[in-house]
Amino acid sequence: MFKKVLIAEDFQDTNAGIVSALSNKLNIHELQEELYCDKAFNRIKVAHSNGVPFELLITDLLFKENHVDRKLTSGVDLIKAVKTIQPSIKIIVNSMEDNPSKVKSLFKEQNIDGYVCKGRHSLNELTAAILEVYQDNTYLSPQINMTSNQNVIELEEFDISILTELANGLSKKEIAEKFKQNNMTPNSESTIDKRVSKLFDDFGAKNTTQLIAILTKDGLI
Amino acid sequence: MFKKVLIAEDFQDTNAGIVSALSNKLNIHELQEELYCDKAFNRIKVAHSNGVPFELLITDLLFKENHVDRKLTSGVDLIKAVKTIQPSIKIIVNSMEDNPSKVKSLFKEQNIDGYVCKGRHSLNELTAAILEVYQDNTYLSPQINMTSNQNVIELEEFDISILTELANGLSKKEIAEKFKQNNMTPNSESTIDKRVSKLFDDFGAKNTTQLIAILTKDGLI
DNA sequence: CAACCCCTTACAGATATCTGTAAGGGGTTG
DNA sequence: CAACCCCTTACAGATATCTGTAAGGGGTTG
Repeated sequence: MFKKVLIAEDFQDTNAGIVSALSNKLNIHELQEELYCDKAFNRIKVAHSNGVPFELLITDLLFKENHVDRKLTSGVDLIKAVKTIQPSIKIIVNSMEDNPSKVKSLFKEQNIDGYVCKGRHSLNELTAAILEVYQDNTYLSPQINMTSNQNVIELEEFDISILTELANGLSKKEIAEKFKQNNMTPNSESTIDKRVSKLFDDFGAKNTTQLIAILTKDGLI
Repeated sequence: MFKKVLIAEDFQDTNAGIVSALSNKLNIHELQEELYCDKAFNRIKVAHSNGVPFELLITDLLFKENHVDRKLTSGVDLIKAVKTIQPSIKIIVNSMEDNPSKVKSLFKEQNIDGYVCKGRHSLNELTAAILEVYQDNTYLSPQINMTSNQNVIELEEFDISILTELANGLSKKEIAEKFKQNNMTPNSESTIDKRVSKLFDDFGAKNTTQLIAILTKDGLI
């Protein structure tokens, strides 16, 4: 079993729940916890340079802001930073995110080893995930697969750019101008019109306002 | 100290964290937990009719959907149901919600005794809250007061109706017609125009799309 | 290379949005 | 009760949104 594991999770109650469950169920020699990404990163860096590296990082994705200044503000930031100094470390993400395309991108882009979706079986899943990852396998929360039919529509980067600007209150004409200034292509107002109209069909929206409401609620923008 | 306490919280890890912390810190004789609102309600009902009622309910606000059919789908539903059979029970809400006006309405409308905001000090706060509530005082998470300057703008019910319909893709003309059909007043397109323009000022939005994006992100609609 | 599809772009026309002006009604204040 | 404020409503005019048509360019297929 892993001998040295770090948990990064900003909710004290969740953090405590994970620690107590893992202490009881698995024989992990050293189980440490942090409430901040920056502190978690430092701990991994120090352990690594002292020749006693962590073998597994269990991290949340969202970390609440507070008065403390932060360099690393999210789980993804933390993962990227950790991978630069210790690429071989195993990583399990434990979060409430249940959007399949977002979770899939964690595996694809951040190269994580396991994903556990917070819910009524988190702790059982987390134990299973640790056992799988220890065997060099990956683990994906079954909750993610179940809902995977819902969000088949993948947004292209270009669509996201348009949607983000619309949510920021720019008109389509202004978006076209901005794209031209930044040498992004395509950039005609007509094309932007067409793209947005296509998204109306994809998401069943009647107009821009409803489209942005739907996508914001789904967390896609 | 309270002798009989029930925890309603759907995240297994958070649930476990609360139970282990309270077992260690407070001398509560009977500490039970439930992952579903309906089950929590049944447990309270049975205990009450058996003459061994719970004295304190600690509940989350949001409970995840899954394949199980649910009558009570939120913490507020649960609180309302519990109060009908046992109005004297003490209630502490433990949730991630940090919008001051939403939290204040829990005290005002649901008559709760304490509010703890999930975060880096949840467990310490929860312990403090239980001690306060046991003394017949109320408890409010300090995190809520700190952010209270941000959301001073209170949305009227009329504004919310308009915004909800806009997010559903209705045009202002359609909203005016719907209001007239439902005998809601005021209901002219012009008034709706004016109200929405006022909200642009209040929230710093340039158009309807941005306004809906802002309010959806804030969880106000 | 002709036929085809898909994307981009321009343009036109019908609606919708947004802002400003003005009139009137109800309530409050001096 | 006159002066005032605030809200509602109507209306007008400038823009913005949305849909549809059409032309052209690049890539693929037979």
